[in-house]
Amino acid sequence: MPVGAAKPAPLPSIRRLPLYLGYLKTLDPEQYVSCTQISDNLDVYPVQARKDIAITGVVGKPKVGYNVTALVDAIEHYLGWNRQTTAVLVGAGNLGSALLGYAPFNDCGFSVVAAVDADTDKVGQQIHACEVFGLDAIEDLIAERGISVGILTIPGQFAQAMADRLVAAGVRGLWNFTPTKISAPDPVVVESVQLASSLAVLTGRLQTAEPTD
Amino acid sequence: MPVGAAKPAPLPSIRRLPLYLGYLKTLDPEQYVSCTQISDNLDVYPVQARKDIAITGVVGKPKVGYNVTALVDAIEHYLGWNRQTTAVLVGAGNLGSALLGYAPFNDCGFSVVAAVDADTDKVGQQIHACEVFGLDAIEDLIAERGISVGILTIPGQFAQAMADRLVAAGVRGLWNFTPTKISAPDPVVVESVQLASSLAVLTGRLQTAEPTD
DNA sequence: TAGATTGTTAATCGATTAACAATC
DNA sequence: TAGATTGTTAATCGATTAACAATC
Repeated sequence: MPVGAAKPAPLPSIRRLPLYLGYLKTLDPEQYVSCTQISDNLDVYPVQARKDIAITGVVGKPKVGYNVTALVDAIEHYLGWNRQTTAVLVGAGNLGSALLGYAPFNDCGFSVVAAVDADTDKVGQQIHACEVFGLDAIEDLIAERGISVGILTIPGQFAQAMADRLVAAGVRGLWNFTPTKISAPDPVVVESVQLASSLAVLTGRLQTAEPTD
Repeated sequence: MPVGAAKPAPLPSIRRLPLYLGYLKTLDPEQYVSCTQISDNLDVYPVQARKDIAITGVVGKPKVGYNVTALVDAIEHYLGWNRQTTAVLVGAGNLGSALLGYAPFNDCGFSVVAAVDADTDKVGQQIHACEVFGLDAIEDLIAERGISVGILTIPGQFAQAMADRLVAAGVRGLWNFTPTKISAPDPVVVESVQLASSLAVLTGRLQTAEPTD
């Protein structure tokens, strides 16, 4: 490891940052907020909030807390939410179309600037003000619009091949909504949303929380 | 803790079960499969697969492995995916509509039998073969159709109040797609899908994986 | 000053991984 | 029998929680 290379932040901490952000946005930006206060409003211990916040590099004042604006800025800067991240959506089906119109992305600097789909009937259509292109257009779109993220909302069996194609075309990150595990060469970031895993937790617990048995 | 009460299974293990299921479905159901084989095809260590599988109660044969059919059955039984779980969707907006037509639910015994929405224009419509009712109908729908799960795809500020209402009406589980943290009284299961957390991991890592730092 | 809060170091807890005996 | 694999106990690792000194 190169000298001075910081230890990567724990994933659970990164996952909690948007939670803090949501709470902070309800506060007066000129005021100060303490971890005790955060703890009272969210379901975390004060120490945990303090450690999570520390990874953004912001420093607080003992007895006072953190300036709300400074804290919001630090978190957004750490997550890259203060600048635009552009994405291409691959697979404008059911789930894909929903993501095209997903309003909360606006607060994350995340914008889906183009969609592609194998279905030629969809090509040329506008879905939530986003134009749908054919699969052929992928490489040009990524190059010309400087797209850095590919969103995979296609059937699982095509996921890895499409991931490879997107990486070859220059994306630096993949957001995978398919049930398939995706791999990509080293600097490329892969993040997966596994709906089936979430459903498994829900129904699995329902089983054990059963009134009888 | 009551005598004989099993220690609850680790959440990460439960989350991995659908991954195994996906791979097992590609195999000949009459054959045997070993954890080595699973390990070669998925991104897990053999021991981890063995421990995960053990929570379902299935027993394997040394030197041989697990019968594929028996293993599939054990996992599906453990998750409750071999029987129907019925759900009502609250909020037939962008994301909600997508979930109504989400095909993979068919393999999980999960079916959304009704939707409700505050928008009276949507009431009476069919979305992906699912009828949309007014909010007034919630209690009757849950009681008459024996619905056990409520899916929250409404704006975050209404989430907790709606959760309380659904629990009062008799649901035993909540699947929360809002950015808000939901609480519910004890036997009720709450599982949340935090899209913002996933996006935070993606963009956060893109920041640190930056070509220049 | 006294006390609340930050930042950090140590202890605990849970999950992953390793080691190994039992088995077919 | 020999060897691959299961099932289980022990070691490691990382995240959470507790303890406490520093600070305004």
